[in-house]
Amino acid sequence: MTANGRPRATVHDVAERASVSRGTVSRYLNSSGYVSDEARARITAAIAEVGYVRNNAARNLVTRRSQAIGFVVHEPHLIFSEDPNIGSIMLGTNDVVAAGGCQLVVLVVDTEADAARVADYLRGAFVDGVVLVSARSHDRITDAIESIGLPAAFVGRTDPAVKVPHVGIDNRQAAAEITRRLARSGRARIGMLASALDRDSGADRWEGFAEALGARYDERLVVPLPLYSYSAGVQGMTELLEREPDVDGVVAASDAVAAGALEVLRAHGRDVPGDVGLVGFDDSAWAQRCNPHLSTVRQPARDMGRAAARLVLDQLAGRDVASVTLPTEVVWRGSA
Amino acid sequence: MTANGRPRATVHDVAERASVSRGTVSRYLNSSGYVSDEARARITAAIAEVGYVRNNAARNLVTRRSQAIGFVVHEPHLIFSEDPNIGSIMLGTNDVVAAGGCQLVVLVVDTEADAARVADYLRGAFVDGVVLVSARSHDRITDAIESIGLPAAFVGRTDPAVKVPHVGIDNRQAAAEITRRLARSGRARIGMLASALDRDSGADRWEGFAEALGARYDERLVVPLPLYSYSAGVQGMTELLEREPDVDGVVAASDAVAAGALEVLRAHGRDVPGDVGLVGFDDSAWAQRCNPHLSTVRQPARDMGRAAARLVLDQLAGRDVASVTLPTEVVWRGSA
DNA sequence: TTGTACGCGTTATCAG
DNA sequence: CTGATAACGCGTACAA
Repeated sequence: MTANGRPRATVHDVAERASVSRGTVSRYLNSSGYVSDEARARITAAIAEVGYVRNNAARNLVTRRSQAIGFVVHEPHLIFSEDPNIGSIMLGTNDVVAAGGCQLVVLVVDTEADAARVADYLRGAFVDGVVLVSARSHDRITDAIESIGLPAAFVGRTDPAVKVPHVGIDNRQAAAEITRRLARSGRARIGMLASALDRDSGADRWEGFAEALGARYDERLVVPLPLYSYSAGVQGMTELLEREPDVDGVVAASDAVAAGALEVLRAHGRDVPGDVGLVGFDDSAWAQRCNPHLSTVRQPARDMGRAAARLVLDQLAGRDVASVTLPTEVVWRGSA
Repeated sequence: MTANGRPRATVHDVAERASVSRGTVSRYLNSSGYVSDEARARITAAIAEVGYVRNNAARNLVTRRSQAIGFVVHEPHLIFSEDPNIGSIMLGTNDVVAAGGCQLVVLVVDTEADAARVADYLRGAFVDGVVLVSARSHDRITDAIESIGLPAAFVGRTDPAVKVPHVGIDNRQAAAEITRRLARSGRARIGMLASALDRDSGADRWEGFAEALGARYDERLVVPLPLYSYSAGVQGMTELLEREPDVDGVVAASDAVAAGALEVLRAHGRDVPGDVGLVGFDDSAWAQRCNPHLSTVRQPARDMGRAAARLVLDQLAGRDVASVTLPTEVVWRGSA
């Protein structure tokens, strides 16, 4: 703080220099009116002269507010490279947090030690609220939030056990819809590359798939995958082709998975959409880069981020809040 | 802070409950020795009973340290989706910041208003130091850092005008090397898709390309592009093919650009690497997803993040620091 | 080994 | 409209 040599100027210094009291300077700083034009002018000059900048630590101490909102993202190593939605969610959150005059600070938890440190940070009154992405049910961060009652919102989960509002989409309904349309286009042997069945997003997509197919659902045609990643898609499609060479329709749990599958299909000489129809999920950057472009379901990622931010800002303002489910849209392109 | 009803417990409460003085509790908290076993036990119990958690605002005020390091990223909308290196850099920074017992807080600046707010945040003593990614020369954030003398480090820039250390790679040398190897493989008409010539990374890559080709350099074969993106690659390759249909070698300024170019080449019936050799830059996730895999130059992104973090931690510790240049490695795959 | 008292830089309260 | 003065919660010399 005093890295450049001379110590930081304080309100005290400004007041002295401007020949007014600290109270007046403070009123000036917080534009709470009642400062004469003359005093105002002298203070303005004094601030410039002594190079005053406010010390937030002190301010937070008394106001009990930090004017900062946290954004915690788990498992960033796979998330930033595989899930382009995260970036959009983050930006959406930033939109409304910034509009509310707050600073968004994103906290990455990459290791167990990180989780502990972030939990401490949250507890330490560094942020007034927090939005969380891809959190687990009972990790230390969720626990910390609940124990201190920090205003929070999850995006993309819906564990009813924790009493924190969330914003999500109806994964089940969306998956059912895109599956139905794929089926209606005349496909007979439709399989699914089902990622992350241990997360509710993954489980719901799988359920929607099964629901849409009804009696025609064949468990042999769904291959469970650990991640929403490209390489999972490669692995899964290879497996599916072995199990059922006649497959003519594939629902991938994400666009990245679909992209991986597409590559395998191409390598095996299958034409898409000629021989097999393929659909993804997310409408991420992948979708328009595949050849042919992917039919997929669009997640309103930025809006989800915005909604989550609003959820915590509302709590901060003392308003009642409830979880929200945002609508999705299936976009039909060349792959099916 | 009092969102859950009862007010937060303080050191005072703990001391009272444990029948010791505030000073003793403080010593216990900061493990600065000199606390009897008996007192220690009582304090431990008291902390649990009243649910004490330290208030960092107060602590920072007196210690003049926040134990937090900032990580500011500009233009995140294009960065997180197009440049997978950013995520790795961030994780690398987090590695060493966390090891140093500090919390990494990442600040995204998406708009001009964001820049101003982040500058304020930095000035407000919320962080002890900061690493910056893809900053411009004279934006308000850089200015803020210099004016208050905040320990900082850039990753990936080298504007000699600002006296802040940076960690980078030798873009020029790396570009020259990969261009030379492409040339050596017998290509005669080698073009370049040159992104971001207004940033030093872009300019240096272009210079390296020109240097490697020497007399054979033909300005007509370099098409300048605004971004390191896939769509820039599509646009650039289309343009290049128009200018010179006989092109048989292409140096792309990034893997994303190369991926876009690859798609265009394929659409125009050119075989890669048969008809035209193609190389990228970054060794990002794109490289292994293209078909064929991209030859490219590997950036030690995570290490760059680590080095940058070390740079600011060292400054904090009062040590002298100097910019560092990390070595790159060209990896030879199927595309050339 | 423990307790006391002061200061960190602001904002808030309340007389003037 | 302005100026004292009291918090805010914690670390830390210094005294005991």
